[in-house]
Amino acid sequence: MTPRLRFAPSPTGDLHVGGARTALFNWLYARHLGGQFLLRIEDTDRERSTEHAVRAIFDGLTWLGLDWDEEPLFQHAREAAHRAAAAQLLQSGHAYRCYCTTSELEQMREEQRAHGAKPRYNGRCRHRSDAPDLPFVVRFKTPSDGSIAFDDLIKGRMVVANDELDDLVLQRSDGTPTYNLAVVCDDAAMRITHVIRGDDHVNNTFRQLHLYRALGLTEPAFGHMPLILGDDGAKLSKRHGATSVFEYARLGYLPAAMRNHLARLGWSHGDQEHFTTDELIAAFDIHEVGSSPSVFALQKLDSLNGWYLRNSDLDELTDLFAKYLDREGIAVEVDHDRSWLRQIVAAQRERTTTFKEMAEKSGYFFRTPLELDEEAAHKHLRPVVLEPLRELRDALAALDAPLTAEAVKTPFEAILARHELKMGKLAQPARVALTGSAISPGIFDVIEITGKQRCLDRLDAALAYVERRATGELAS
RNA sequence: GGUCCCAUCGUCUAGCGGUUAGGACGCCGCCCUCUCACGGCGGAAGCAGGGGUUCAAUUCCCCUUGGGACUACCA
Repeated sequence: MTPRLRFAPSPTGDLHVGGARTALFNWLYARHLGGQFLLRIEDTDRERSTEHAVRAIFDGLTWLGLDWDEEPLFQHAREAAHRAAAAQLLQSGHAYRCYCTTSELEQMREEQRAHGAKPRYNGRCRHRSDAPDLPFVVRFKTPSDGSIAFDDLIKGRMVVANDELDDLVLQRSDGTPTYNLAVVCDDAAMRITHVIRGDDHVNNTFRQLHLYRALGLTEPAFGHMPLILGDDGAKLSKRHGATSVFEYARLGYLPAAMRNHLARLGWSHGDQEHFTTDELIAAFDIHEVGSSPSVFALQKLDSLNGWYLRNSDLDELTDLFAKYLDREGIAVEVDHDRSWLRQIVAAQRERTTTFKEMAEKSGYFFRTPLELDEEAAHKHLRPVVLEPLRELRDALAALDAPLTAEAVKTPFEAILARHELKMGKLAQPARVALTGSAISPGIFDVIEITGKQRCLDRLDAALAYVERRATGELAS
């Protein structure tokens, strides 16, 4: 039997990091086993499901690099099968019609709470023999004694007494199936062999196990992974900041970093911190997933992202960065080609942690008017550098060959030697002149990326600035 | 409240009866250095508490405490 795993989100919003990790673990394990990874959209609640959210889930998975096999199954399309299952259970005596109204149920729970009892359905309609012409729901007749157990792939043996489980609704009064019925029918129909989902489903698993048995279906193996918590220890939610994978995409994180980070939440492989996707697939084993919840720490993601920035293939990175700029509408107001952008990525990737930061710190490459940092200018563009800076300008102007970092090095150092200057004494003024800032990539790289004409223009402007200071036109 | 799950540095984690309790992020210091980074080296930082079991418990068991999940005609 080939392993078949699935990710079954309900389309009520973007793909959030918790769902992303569930998808990732299913995907990893499916690939690890050489099986299939399937998608099912749990849209039986037509009210809350939106087409936009379906799109968002597909896009989110695609961004993360998780591919799925076969066409995604939309659960609402299987309503007939779900009804048939409910009918079968009614027929076999495993379920019954319940005519209690919502307000009656509300009142029932209210009273139970008042008595300090567990609020649950009391089985009032369980034994009624009449069949009034009233709206009804189909309820499952949960065994009243004994217990139900299963061996969780992650948590081990799980047991609960049957009387903790009340008679759940299988089919609503409008004839639509509820979650638990639909899940069981569809997992069986999809021949799912391993159900790996969040911890929040353990209670459902007990109920679903009863349904599998009542329906005479083969049970899959179950694994419940611990939830992801926010940095305050509570279940990750909006108030913890970005929760949608798209937000991370927009913040300039790499899918590879996100995958690595998510994978390491609850799972580890010795002391290994960085994984290629193939390594992840080879090493991942659902049995090794830890059972305690973990906190989604942004700092760790940052460091991982920086690592992937520094260690990924430069061309791939350049493509991704170009896409990022495009997606975020960040304009590059200079004629350029892919190799120019590649130089920027090469120069910036050691000093940035995300594409967002990379873009922000590359403004002096992207745009022509320079924003001069006052403090940096005041500190580094002083009259003493007038001569060396002018010589640099002239040396660059005199160079016939393109201003590559390599080509610029020699004349630059000649000026240093002539004036008996340390590297920093000329590099910093030049840096401020060319970038407007005291912080940038190496000065030779900056010169190369900036290009001859812009270098000369900017040096001229800086020279003029220094001259004005020298003549006292500017307060120094 | 009830049921279930969980508990090693601040965080992610290794550990699977005997370890100077390891790694990573973050933090601190030093080195490298044209700035910022990267990189290298070093440091501070942890077994929640209490009982057992055992020659020996971070490790096995129980209790306490603390977290979390579930408790719908949502999924």
